[in-house]
Amino acid sequence: MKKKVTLKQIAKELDVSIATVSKALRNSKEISEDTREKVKAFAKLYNYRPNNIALSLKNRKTKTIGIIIPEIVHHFFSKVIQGIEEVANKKGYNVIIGLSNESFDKEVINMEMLANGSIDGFILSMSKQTLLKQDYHHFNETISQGMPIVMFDRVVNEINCDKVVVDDLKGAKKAVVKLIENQCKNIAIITTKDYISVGRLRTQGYIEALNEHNIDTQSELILKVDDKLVSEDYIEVLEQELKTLFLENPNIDGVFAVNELYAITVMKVARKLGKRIPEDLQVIGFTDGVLSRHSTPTLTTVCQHGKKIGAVAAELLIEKLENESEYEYFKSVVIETELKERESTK
Amino acid sequence: MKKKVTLKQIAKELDVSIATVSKALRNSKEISEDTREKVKAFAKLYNYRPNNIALSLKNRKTKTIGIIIPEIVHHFFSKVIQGIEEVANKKGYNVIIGLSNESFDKEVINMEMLANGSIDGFILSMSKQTLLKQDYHHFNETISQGMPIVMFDRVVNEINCDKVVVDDLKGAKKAVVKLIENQCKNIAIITTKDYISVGRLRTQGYIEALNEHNIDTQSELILKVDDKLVSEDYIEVLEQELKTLFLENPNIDGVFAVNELYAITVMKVARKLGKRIPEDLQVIGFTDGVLSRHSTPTLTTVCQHGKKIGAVAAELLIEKLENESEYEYFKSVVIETELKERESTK
DNA sequence: TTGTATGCGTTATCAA
DNA sequence: TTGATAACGCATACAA
Repeated sequence: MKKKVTLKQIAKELDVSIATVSKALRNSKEISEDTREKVKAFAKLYNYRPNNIALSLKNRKTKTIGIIIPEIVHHFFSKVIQGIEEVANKKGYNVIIGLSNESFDKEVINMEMLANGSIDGFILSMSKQTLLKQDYHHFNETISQGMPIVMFDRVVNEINCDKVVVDDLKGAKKAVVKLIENQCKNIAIITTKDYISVGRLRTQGYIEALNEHNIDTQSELILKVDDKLVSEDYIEVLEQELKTLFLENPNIDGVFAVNELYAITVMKVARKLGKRIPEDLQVIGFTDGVLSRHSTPTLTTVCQHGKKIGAVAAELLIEKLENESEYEYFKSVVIETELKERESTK
Repeated sequence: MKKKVTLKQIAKELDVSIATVSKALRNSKEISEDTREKVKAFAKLYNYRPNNIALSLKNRKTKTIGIIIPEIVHHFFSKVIQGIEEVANKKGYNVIIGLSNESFDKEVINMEMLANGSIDGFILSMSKQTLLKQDYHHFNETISQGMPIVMFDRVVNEINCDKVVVDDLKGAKKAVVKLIENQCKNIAIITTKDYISVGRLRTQGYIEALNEHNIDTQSELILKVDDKLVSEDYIEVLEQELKTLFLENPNIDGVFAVNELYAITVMKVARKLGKRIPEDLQVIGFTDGVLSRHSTPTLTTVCQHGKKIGAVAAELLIEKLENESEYEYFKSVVIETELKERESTK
């Protein structure tokens, strides 16, 4: 077992000083051609690589980005990570990941763990619990310690940092307008309870779309699902609610669902009730996951471009890290959605 | 902006030495009750936290695990990460992630980046390209430098390290036996080309299951898909191949697919050809992803327990890290699969 | 051209 | 009970 070699060892072997070795390896003109070659040959032979930790301590930079997300087994978030990682790696950064599991406490703990020198900055999306609690002290403290944060998707005005968001409102509107144009007369929305900002925005987009087309909103067509439930029978509860919705409102001919799973479930329930898709019922979901592309029928969705979101977030963060500007300013970048038409709409 | 406070600053403020502060904060009996309280109060006020990087340099331990996987937008891998993260976090470790994108070069670069002090050990699954090239020097070098590796899923005998694998062969066998018991007479398999070990093992399981039930294998029922294709029309090519398979072998009444996507596609193509599932055709897939649970009909699968794999891998690695034993020994843990019956089988 | 000394933040050893 | 010093691995200002 040959342990990693250090400058010190090389210096000792070659009977020169550590400084000489260090300079030689960095091609300093100070060092004679001769020793430079000698040192480099030796270093190569022993496969010398500078120790990242020592460099981090010296430079007070870790070249590492901390990512905190609610969960990783989720198509959108893994897409975002992919985007972050690609940009980060290209610029010589690593990514370290912490999962909050939608829990406030775990979010705080994870951030504290990483903020103590392990990383240069954060890219994160808040947990549901944090959103509910509206306690943002950990973000603000981190920022006030001089560590930049870029938030994405689930963001909140109270925090002064760069943000990358989806135009949830506009995206939802696009979807509902599409349904209207496709002659849907009674369009329902399946959404979440209001405390998640994206759910609220998407619902608002739905309402605005209807209003602008002089269609009255009917409260009975707005189904708010309680997604705090994460139990096994979560889906079954949803199915039951949807069944009731369709039975009580048989005239529904269009559904906009704020996420993929809701949309898929809508299709499943509707088909069980004998509705044909898209002939009797057209469905559009929000999110661009795997289910949409492989369901039967395939699902028309409002695509979020998670990878792009991650890439932009990484660029914003790295820019901030590498160009410490005098005065503070924060960007909010909106990533446009795209309506991806598939078989569930006409 | 209040920067992070260090021992030095606290020492200066309180007019004591750094050593005293350090000891006081660690509750050393050496320090008088009095100063101890004073220091701790001050530290609390200024929210002192030891700098991880400095600790890492001193202890020569980063308390960080490096994960290298082929891709992250993949249900199985994100499940594994979830499992790793949970165990790691519980034991005070962070995880840092590198993606190989199935590329040998990126795998090597990523490993080198992390191996220079950033982490204590690796948990990884090899890229397809590495498997193809059969070049394992980067793993062996890492190991010979004293950095432990735990490999999972895609493993190879040539490397001396702990391994966590799925019993691919047995799992495949279970699936095929199920089909046989369900009265399938002509069972096809949709698999990958041989260079991916899991594909080979699963195919072998299929063959053994048939043999043990005195059923002759028919080479025309073994479809080997070239999954090096990652282009857009990948699925379309597959659909075409499957269509041909079914048309040329109309008697096929059971299909075992080595992954979820193949299985879903089989169902789609079969239904287009007028076959009813599970009446005319029964389908079983390998992998426990989201598609299986939400497809119509839902798909019976051989469940891999990705999270468990990750958890076990993390435990093995941490055990190795914390109990440096004199002599080397390597464990290979097999995680049992489970046949999850859903609607695609009788 | 080479080497010495210092510092990054921490802990540990030993001396006071 | 407290403090000075060295060490972890590296880079660099400055001295030789």
